Amino acid sequence: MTIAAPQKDAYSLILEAIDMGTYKPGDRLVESDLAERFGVSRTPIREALQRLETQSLLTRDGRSLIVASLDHNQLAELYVVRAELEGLAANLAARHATEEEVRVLRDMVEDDQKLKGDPTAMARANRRFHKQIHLASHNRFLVQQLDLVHRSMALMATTSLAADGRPEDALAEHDAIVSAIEARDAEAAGEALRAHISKAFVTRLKLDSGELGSVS
Amino acid sequence: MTIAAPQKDAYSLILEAIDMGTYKPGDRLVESDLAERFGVSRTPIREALQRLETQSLLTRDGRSLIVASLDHNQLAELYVVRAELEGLAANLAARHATEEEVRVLRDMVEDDQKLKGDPTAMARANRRFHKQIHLASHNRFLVQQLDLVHRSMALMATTSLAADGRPEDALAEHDAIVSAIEARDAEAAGEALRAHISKAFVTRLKLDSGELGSVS
DNA sequence: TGCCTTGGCATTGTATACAAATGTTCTGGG
DNA sequence: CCCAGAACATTTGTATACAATGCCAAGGCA
Repeated sequence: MTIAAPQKDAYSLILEAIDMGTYKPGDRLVESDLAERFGVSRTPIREALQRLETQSLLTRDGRSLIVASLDHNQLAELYVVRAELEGLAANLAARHATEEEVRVLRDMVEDDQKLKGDPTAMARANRRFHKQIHLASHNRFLVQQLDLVHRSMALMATTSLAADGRPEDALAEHDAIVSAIEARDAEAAGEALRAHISKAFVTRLKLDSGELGSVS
Repeated sequence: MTIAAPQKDAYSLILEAIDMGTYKPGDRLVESDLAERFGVSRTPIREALQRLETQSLLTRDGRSLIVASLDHNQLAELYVVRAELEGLAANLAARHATEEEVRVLRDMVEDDQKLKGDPTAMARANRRFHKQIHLASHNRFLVQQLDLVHRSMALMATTSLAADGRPEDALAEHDAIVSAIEARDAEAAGEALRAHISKAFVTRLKLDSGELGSVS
């Protein structure tokens, strides 16, 4: 028996399109265009757009919706909040994760060593790793808040894993985080994750400043 | 020239109804009922409901939407996240608030002394106080996240300010928080706000356990 | 030549009609 | 008397038609 294709809803489809870069920050989203593109009527499209707007992935420009963009300040603000929440997640994970969950984290760190060459796979694995820590916190609100944070990160063009040598560093940091969780050292785990995010932020800033289109 | 009544949208109307307790946790929200009640068609109602659902104020029960309810665990989870985020806000406020913003906070603490007798006014003043701290952090993402947290708190029937002696304690704690911000002591401010939330949580737990409908 | 006005057009906001799905009640058989 | 099944009613999901609003361009007037 064949399982029907998951038949994603409009929300997921649009979100995916933003994730893939089909729609870039600043692009205008026209309801009728999207409706035609996805083969549904405007009604479900509108509902999806409103959801994305409440999550700040879209923003209003006059009457129409455009993909939100992050200026330098907003980027900094986002990373501050992310560091705090991810740190909290690691702290809670150290205290509340089951042995099995910790084991999964450890396995991930081992397995991801093999992906160092493939940036796309690395990025996906990285997301799964962080998600697993979120879940291990056993705090549903925190998971939800972190989901929001990560969704906003879709507005950034590139992953910080694109930087030279960053995959190696990131994996070493992941290892340190998992070690702290294994030791059930909540403080150390939180601190390790905060440091991890901080380094990712530094990397991103370097990437952004080094990009083409220099300052006059 | 008369200004037309603000003409709130469906989203605000439903949110307000939940806030006022018109719809209580567990209540089912039927689109056509709401449409008739607010004198609009189902379309804007649906959009409002979807927004509320993405904010977890509504949840699905089968196919229909009901007002979300917080069990004991979720309450605890919410307070953990709230303490962390509010603490971060106070920390940032101590560092980034303008002199004028600090002054507003100080004035609020002074003025709110007069409201101790009126629980409703106290609750409103309390919200404004916390909101002012959020804004003083000058971090838009943080403000947004805290908005979400506070919206979820609408699902709790009573405010912790309803407890005997709580208004006095709360005001003293507010004073301590503002003092730390005035001194630009970020660590102390964050800690003071975390302690404030922690005490509010303790109060709430006592309130909840003391309610009618005892344990057989 | 430049600015303001006006008209048309594109796009969003709202309502309504229709289809699909789920829960409910009534009836008949065991 | 209880259970099963089917018809029915209620409610959500989707499409489409219509209204209203804001934007842009073209033309006229200063």
